[in-house]
Amino acid sequence: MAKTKIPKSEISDNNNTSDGKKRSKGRRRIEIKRIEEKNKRHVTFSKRKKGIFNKAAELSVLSGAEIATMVVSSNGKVFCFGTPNYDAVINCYLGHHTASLAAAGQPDHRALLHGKTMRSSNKQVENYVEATRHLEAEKISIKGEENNNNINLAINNNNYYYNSDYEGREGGCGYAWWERPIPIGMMSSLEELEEYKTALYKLKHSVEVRTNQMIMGSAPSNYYSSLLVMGD
Amino acid sequence: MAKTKIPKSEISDNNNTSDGKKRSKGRRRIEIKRIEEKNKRHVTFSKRKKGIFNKAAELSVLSGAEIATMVVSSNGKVFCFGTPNYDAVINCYLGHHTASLAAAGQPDHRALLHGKTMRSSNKQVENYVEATRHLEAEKISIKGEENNNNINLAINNNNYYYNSDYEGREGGCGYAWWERPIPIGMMSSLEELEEYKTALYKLKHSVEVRTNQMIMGSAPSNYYSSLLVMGD
DNA sequence: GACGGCTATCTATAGCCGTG
DNA sequence: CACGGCTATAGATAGCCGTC
Repeated sequence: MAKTKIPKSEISDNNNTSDGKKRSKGRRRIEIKRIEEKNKRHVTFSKRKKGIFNKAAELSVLSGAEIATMVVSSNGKVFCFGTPNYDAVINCYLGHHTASLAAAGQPDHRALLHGKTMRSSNKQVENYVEATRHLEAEKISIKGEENNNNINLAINNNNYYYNSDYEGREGGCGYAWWERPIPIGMMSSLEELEEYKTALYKLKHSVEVRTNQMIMGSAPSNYYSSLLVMGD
Repeated sequence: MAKTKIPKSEISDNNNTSDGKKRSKGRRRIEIKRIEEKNKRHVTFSKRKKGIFNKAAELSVLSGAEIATMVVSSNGKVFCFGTPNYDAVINCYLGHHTASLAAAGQPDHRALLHGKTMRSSNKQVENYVEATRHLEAEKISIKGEENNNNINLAINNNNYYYNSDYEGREGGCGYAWWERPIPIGMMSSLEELEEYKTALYKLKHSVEVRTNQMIMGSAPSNYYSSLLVMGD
């Protein structure tokens, strides 16, 4: 249905109703192409990023799947969200400035990777919810371990570039987020970076282990002989 | 508004209209909690996964952001989707069985990691679209390099476990997807696994480089003094 | 500029069926 | 059991405002 439906906004592009009252409220359809207006683009980015993270959390809860999502804004800021059943899947490092990091950064033992504590400000660790997700979930800063049952954690991080006016590089130089030229953080985020490194190393290691297992192991063969493809 | 709206499905849980006609059509609200019924859970998983990947693609196009999403079903199957501007961000390996892999696997030079060719069947590489995303985008198998302009690529992969009836392990033993005990693939997927390893290594390396840069580099300080938090 | 909030719409999808 | 398709509805969000 959505495929052929012609939205009102295309039937009548007139913002005014016949009674002359100025009406431009309500969602309007947009083309899925780069939003040129900077501010609007950022707003959309934030809103949709939030939406995706929400969906990810829901999918995780509903189907028991694990999901990791990583978004890099055109500014180079990195946002991550992961939901293994209890821990964060992916570790991201953040670039907060020294003061606030030192001030707010109580080590958080829930948002971590493999039991390794990740330092993060309380504001950066939020619970992401299921049943009541649309409620004030966002407002609930996780303070204690107790109220953290079957929920999804998220770590959100920023990277900084030398040039804060990085808008110019937008549109991409073809680099993937992890090979970006110079995402530079403060000294204070060095620890996180180190943890990230460690995390990646462990990831790599686990893959190596798997590889070995695979070599040694038997072949399961044809469970699901047909692959589920992207556009399924 | 969505916060307080009471859906019809909760106002009247009656599937029948007053005229006795059996009606149970239309979307009904569901609680965001694990779906116990196996089949329903799988369907939801597929549908929502598709939805998230779509959203990811849109976000990428709209805001010029890069995004990588990785989903691991409760069966242990891995699905990845990434949208740097032209290449896939994340490399996933797949467990196809030998025959089909050998048969269908024309090396695809678009879906790759760092220019390294990743072998994959055509059916595994699909373009993911923007403007016409709701159209037959899914049906368009990318055949040639030409018609692949500003679109997002996706690689979708499966892992196999020793026991195809892996349902029993669902619910999680607390492992993150990448430290799962024994995701075992066929011999034929060994290459992909190796590529994955390589990718991870490069990722790690790039982080190390960054770290060094950071140590040497200047501090950008307070571009965005306030972090964008998860629940923004 | 970055958000928070509001509202009217636009979209994603839950529940069902029909197929293979 | 895995999907493709359909329909009606639940949910996400574009455009705008008011604040900071």
